[in-house]
Amino acid sequence: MSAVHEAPARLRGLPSRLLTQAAMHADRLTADGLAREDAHKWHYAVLASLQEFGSASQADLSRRTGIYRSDLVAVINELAGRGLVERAPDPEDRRRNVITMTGEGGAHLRKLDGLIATLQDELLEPFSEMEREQLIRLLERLNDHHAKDRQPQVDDRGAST
Amino acid sequence: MSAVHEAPARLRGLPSRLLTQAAMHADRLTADGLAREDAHKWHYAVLASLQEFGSASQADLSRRTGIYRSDLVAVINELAGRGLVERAPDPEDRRRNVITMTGEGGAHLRKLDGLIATLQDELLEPFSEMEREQLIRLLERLNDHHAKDRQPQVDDRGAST
DNA sequence: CGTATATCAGTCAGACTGAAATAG
DNA sequence: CCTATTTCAGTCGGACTGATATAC
Repeated sequence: MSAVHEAPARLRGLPSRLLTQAAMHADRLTADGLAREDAHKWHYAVLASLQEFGSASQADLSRRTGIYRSDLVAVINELAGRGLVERAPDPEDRRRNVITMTGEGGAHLRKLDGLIATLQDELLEPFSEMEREQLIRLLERLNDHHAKDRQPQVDDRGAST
Repeated sequence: MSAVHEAPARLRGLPSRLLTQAAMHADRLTADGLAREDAHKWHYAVLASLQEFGSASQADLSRRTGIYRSDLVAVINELAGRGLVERAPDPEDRRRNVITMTGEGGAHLRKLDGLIATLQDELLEPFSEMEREQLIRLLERLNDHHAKDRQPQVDDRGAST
């Protein structure tokens, strides 16, 4: 007959748990929102990266966006299939592909920019401007701190001796 | 020849992205830490819930811990296999199992309590006590706000007419 | 040689679904 | 008849690995 089930006190305030839950809400919110426009956060990350730094190899895009090099292949396939980017062999280093954003890609990115802004706003709805900045600062510091342990994305056994 | 690859500005401060990354760090840190003691966060959630509210059905445990009813089956199997809980049919409602924590379970929980505290401390290492509380408050509010949209875990098509 | 790139195939943990069996 | 509980089998997206072919 008990009414509402509440989480145990020891769990309720656990930072790691709060973070996981918050991330799930954020992911769902943005994934659903982007899906309504037939988009995906990976698309946004790649397009934004291309606009900011210009054409780049897939390896560079992977490092900048955090998308795994293997997964990036499929993302570029989709974007190229929609004519939002072009994939061409790099004449200067024939291992590489040069990924370039098209005009359509730019237009799409502008649409996504607006959508993303709306979704972030929905995510942070309960907060004041100051609180939003507080949260962002705290999370940035947290991530920077823990990124140290995780950097070697590329084989990197020390330059010893 | 470019030096360090930095994320695009539009991505760097995105709250949803910061949350996802922070959650990944937190998850890895706690999962690895618990694994070193052959434990798992689900074990902790169940044991803490049992200690706080006493014996309960699996459905209750699922609601309190947030572990899916289906996944909970395996978790209870493991805990019971190690003698940390006991699973017995409920004489008052024969659909239910009553899950009860054993003495060993209590001892294990105390060990996990210490471990979890250490891990949370490691997670929040860069923060002052005040900042930790700030972060926790903000995340709690965020989760409470977005939990509203997600409550109906049990079939709940309105009592219309 | 050793290392970087692009790609493919595949693993793994975790959230979540669907349906069956049983009981209220 | 409808709903709740436990369980099983399975899906799905996302992070991540291993290996290969190719080129620097």
